[in-house]
Amino acid sequence: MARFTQTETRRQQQPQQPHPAHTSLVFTGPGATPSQQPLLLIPHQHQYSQITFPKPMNGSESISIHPESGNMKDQDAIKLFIGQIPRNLEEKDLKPLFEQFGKIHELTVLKDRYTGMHKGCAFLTYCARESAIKAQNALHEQKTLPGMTRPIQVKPADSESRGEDRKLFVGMLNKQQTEEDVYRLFEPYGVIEECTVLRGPDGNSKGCAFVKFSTHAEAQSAISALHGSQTMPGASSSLVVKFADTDKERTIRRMQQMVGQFGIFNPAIALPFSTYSTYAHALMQQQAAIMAASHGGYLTPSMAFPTTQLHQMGALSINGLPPNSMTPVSGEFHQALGLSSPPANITTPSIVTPIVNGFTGIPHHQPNGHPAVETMYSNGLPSYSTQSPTAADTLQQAFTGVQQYTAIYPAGTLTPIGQTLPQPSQVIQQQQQREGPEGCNLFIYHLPQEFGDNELMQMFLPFGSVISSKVFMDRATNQSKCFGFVSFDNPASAQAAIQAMNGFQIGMKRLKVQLKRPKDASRPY
DNA sequence: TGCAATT
Repeated sequence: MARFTQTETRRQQQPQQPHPAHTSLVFTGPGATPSQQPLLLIPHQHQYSQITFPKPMNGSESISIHPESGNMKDQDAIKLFIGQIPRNLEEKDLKPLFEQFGKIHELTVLKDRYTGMHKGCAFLTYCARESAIKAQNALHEQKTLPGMTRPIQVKPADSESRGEDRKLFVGMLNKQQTEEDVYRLFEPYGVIEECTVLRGPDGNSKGCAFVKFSTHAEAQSAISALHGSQTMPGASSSLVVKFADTDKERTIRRMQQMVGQFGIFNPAIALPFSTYSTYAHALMQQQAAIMAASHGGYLTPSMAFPTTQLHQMGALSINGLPPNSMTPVSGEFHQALGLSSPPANITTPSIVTPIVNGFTGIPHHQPNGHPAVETMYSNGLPSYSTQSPTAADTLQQAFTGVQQYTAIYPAGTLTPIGQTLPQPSQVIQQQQQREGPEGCNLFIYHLPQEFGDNELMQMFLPFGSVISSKVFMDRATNQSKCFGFVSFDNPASAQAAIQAMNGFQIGMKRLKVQLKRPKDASRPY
């Protein structure tokens, strides 16, 4: 009989995650004693997917210990994911640690595809399958590398298991049910490789779990047998057993990307008490709604949000800027908006407004050989100089920054942000349609003066397909009237946007987001 | 400040 051990699992996409995600039941291998470390059961005979892993763009940056002659790996070799590696350790530094378990076929530190930044994790393949198992047994969660707060992770890479077609989501569990209870429940239907009860930060069960079988067929049989089969005491409806659907994963990934685009990837400017944080919060509310819906109402932070976001959430300001925020937000706002082109209504370099000296927070990337944005501000402009910026000042700077920044990038060119991450397709598409069906059109008031159509669209894209965004301009002055319209292609997106963004605080003002008044009953369409 | 679109 398998034994149970509590270990922590975390998403390997977020290996730098500072918080435990949830506990996981992993059963130890045959012959293991309770005193032995946990062993993730490693499935035999998995065909190798052809997924290619991120490799550094510049080969010079990272020295992969590459397959050489006489360095062939076994057919059943296991690619291991190594997490919680200090970022100053490269392949050559890691090699000795892992070599003691066997000959290394390949060891690659993951680097950010664009920045080349060490991601704090690696892939490791031993020539022999047995070496991987030994390494995992000896190292996984057993040792913390210098400078790290979490123990090293050594486990089969996600690519090794293709878990999604045999991983089940189990909902409507009793919150008292443990990993072992869940295990017992599913045991009759096949070999369980991993059983995880999702838990909140307090350790309390969220009433749902993931169960990974060794085969798709086993997982399917468990669904047939258990889904809806019983109602757990205290649960509001019958047991939910379904494949942990990959769309969800994709949604999360998309979200990660999006939020990455909104600035978390640059920790230096992802500061708390910022407009960004509030916006991220709004985004996460929206994401939570999506996740809750797709999970039959169950939502745990660990499944809904990438861990960097969780980290951020701890520092979120719920209602935006404090009255005297010193936090420069311009850079964040650039990123929060994912600006890709100047607002449609800013066709010439715009009016330069006073900027506080020493203003920082603007992204320092300078693609296209443009001068740093800071230098754009330094030409004898009036300055508030010594005064501390108030929230309003700060915001004004932020928005001025947006305006400036957008102005120096011609339409169609990529901003530093746009360069590093994929753009939502909607951003690229030209605005053709004007108004969506009834219930899809929003009226937004209290927009920042500097917001143009594009900023408006960026702000609402996370909630759905924006088919139109328009800031109303004063024809005489060419100034924004601080209100505008956003149209989605469906009412649900519009409602989601209202939920998340109505009351969203920007500086001293709060956005008012509501359905646009219908023209009249006698609308021709 | 308050619901468009060279109407």
